[in-house]
Amino acid sequence: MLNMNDQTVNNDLSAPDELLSPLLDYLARRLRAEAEADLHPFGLKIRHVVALTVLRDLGERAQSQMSEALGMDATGIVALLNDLESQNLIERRRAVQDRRRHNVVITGAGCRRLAEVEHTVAGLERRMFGLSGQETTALYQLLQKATAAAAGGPEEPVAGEDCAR
Amino acid sequence: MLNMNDQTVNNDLSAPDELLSPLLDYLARRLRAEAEADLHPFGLKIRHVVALTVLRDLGERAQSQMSEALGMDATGIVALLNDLESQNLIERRRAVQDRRRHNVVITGAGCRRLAEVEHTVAGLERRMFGLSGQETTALYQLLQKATAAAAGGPEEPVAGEDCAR
DNA sequence: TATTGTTATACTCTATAACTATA
DNA sequence: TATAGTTATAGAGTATAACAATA
Repeated sequence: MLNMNDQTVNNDLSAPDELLSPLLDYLARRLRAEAEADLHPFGLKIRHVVALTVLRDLGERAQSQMSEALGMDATGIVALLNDLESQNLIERRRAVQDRRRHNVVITGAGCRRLAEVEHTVAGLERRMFGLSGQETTALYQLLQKATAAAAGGPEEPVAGEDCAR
Repeated sequence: MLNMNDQTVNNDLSAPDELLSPLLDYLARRLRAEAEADLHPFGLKIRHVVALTVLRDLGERAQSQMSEALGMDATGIVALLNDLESQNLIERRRAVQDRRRHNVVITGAGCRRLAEVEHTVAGLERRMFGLSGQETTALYQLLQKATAAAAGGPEEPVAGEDCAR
């Protein structure tokens, strides 16, 4: 039972010198600062991009579900969605099954804006991180696995008016 | 000339679907929130860990250099170092060559505290990200390469009273 | 005059608590 | 009574501007 999972065992006696957190914290901070200039013409910030990405990839979601998916407090979601809705990038719809709920969907304009922004951000990442295509792919896959684990398992996408891609 | 660097060429016509920024933003936000509880007994936050790590790995640094290395405004460094100095984890020393400058070094107590914290953070990362040892190593190396590039080339370490490791 | 570090201040991001409406 | 969303408010985190000491 003890050695079931040998692959994941770290040696706890020596100081771990492969700590991800400092690097993640640094990169995210730098990213937010750098992206601000690039994203300003779009009237968006990184976390708006995160929210739009979730809505495109996962489909229609209640605000409470978005709060969970984004790892943000529900109250922060309100302001975030207000920003996006004022630009018609998302829509809030009263759920008929439960009229307390607002279901949130990305609009066609939101899909288009997101695609534009993604090109901008991809360019920024290339400039900033200087990774090859292979390295970027490898890093993406590892980060996505970590994200899925941190979010407590993968979310299943829901059919919606998908962005034509 | 156009295809010199084929490995790094992305197809700019299709929407890039391997964007790192949303994942980095999400993971860093979750990390800060989760680490708060674990690090509270140490009186530290993630960015303190980042600062201590830089001081241990890079050695003595002026505050202006720390500002650059951490990607933070110089004014933020002051408060950050005040926190650490009040716990005797770092020291500020007037530089004799240029008495305007404060050189910052990590203390023995800082080294010990950092080692303890690193174990705590490593445990948090294992719980949260659920990656194997190999994946963690791979992710670490990619993040470090990206960090070095974002910081504008690797910094050369400076000899100092190194933490006995 | 320019630079290092500091203080005071404001702005942004996120979290806590109280309120509305539905269930 | 409990839940989804909202508002108001406070608390971190970070940046901007003005100041002191030194170059």
